[in-house]
Amino acid sequence: MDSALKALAEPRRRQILRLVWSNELPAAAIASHFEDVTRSAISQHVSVLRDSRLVTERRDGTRRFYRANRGEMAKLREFLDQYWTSGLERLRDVAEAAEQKKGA
Amino acid sequence: MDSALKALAEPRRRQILRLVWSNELPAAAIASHFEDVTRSAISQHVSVLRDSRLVTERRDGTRRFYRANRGEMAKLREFLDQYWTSGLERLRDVAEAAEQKKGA
DNA sequence: CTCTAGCGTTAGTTGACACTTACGCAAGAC
DNA sequence: GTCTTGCGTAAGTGTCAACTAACGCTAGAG
Repeated sequence: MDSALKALAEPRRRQILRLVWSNELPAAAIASHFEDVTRSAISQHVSVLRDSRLVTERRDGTRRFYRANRGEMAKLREFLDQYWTSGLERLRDVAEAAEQKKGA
Repeated sequence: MDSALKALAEPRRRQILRLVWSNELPAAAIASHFEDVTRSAISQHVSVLRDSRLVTERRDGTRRFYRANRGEMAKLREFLDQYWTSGLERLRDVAEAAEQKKGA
């Protein structure tokens, strides 16, 4: 889950994710969309996205097709939404302890 | 907006954000919550969060209080939600062009 | 078999970044 | 004024990650 957030922090990876959001695309089609960067770099970005389960891969001969994993994206949103709203009581204790340490 | 996502990619900054999510906290209280790291490091993390507008600062004498900027977090969620679902028709054209290039 | 297309992968470089140590600076106590 | 508290900031270090260039590998055509 942590790796997914890190993967999204890179603008190019977000762009790749957009490209394969609604359409399955072969690697060459993804790479050809970026002119200022090597095919190798894109391949590595795709690998990062795949390792963090944000895209899925399908092979057909030597060709590899990629597609966004929307389910994983949904999970990520849920994680972010709940991350802040859970366990806040415990954290408030920490805050109060810090205040009391100042008083003592 | 890009900087906010990058700021969130760091686990410690997410933890800091949680600490000040529901309570305003002075810098020392935030730093004291992390034992394996220097106060200076935390201060730098807070600066990153502040630059990306994820936390707000309030000064009182020499003390500085921080609080999560929930509005900015909401913006970030909207951005992520809409990022993938907008402009997809244009991107589908790219996909079809790639397919046709293969056929031709 | 050879040759090409369509990819991933490795080696090596460069820049970003999280961190520590040391310093600076403002506000209040005395 | 000096001293202390509560901070940020500058300089330097180690590590990670994005990139290019070169290589390797598999599936199919001929």
